[in-house]
Amino acid sequence: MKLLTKDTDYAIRALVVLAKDSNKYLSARIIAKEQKIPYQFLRTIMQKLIKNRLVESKEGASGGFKIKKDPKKIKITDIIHIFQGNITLTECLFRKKICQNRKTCPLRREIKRIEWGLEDEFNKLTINKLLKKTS
Amino acid sequence: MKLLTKDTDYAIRALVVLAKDSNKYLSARIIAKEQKIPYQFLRTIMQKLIKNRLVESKEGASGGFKIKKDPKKIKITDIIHIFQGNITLTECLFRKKICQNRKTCPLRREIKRIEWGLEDEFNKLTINKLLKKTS
DNA sequence: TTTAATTGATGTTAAATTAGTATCAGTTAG
DNA sequence: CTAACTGATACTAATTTAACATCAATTAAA
Ligand code: FES
Ligand code: FES
Repeated sequence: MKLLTKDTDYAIRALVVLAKDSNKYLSARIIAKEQKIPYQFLRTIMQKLIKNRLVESKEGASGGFKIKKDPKKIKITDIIHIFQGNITLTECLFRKKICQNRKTCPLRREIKRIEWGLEDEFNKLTINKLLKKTS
Repeated sequence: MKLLTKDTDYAIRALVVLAKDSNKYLSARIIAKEQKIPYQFLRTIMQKLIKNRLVESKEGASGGFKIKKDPKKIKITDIIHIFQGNITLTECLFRKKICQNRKTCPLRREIKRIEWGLEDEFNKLTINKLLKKTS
């Protein structure tokens, strides 16, 4: 059971690198080299971060990426959502016969509670925290 | 992001069905029909449950499966472990340069804490609890 | 004693997701 | 000009997840 995929992982790393040097543009090539991320893979990841307005970019020579959103406000949850969608355990554990009423299903409550708790943990972890802990 | 795979899901359902009727043998065909689980898929799932001593079986006509381990003691964690392995977030978020010391890495602690918390939640959820909540 | 329903064991295939590559057009600093 | 960049998009490869198939051995019951 793996909770984070490579793209989430790489995105987190890239964001920490950018947050560390937030005043200048860093090229994908530099970030890829520093973090040993496959270059083209990182490119597509960066484009998603652009679309989600976490970073901004400058084209052309000596262009690159710069962090846009405040690292204090970038939660790991945000990144997971971009690359892996929602945190869900499983659609529904039982069929009608066993679990007639989805709305009042107590099991569903348990499941939701676990999901919510996990999301909450990831919410507490921001890029800024990672940055401070690793620098 | 999906935390439970189909086999974990189906195994949980099958175990609840068996726990509900713990005195007789239920065939894979019956369970598959009742829970709308693909028959052959369920067969291989049942074999893993047998190997892990959660259920016992009887061969031949009117044979089938019966729950073996006390449903109070079957944690969702056990089932996840059988079908999905350990709960791990990601190998390691940063390379040497950023995160020199794995043993003392504070980020690693955070990650482990989240993993442990999730595992803890799944530990609290047993087949017996599901059974009581859905019957 | 035959038969139909069952599990045991094992191998194969199909579908979906994850990971990574390739290409080309447009931009810009030097 | 040109080399170093991003934007956009399409593609391929690898891995994991989901499901299917086959056949031997067992057993209750007709
Ligand atoms: S498990 Fe689906 S509604 Fe209860
Ligand atoms: S993130 Fe790997 S040891 Fe810190």
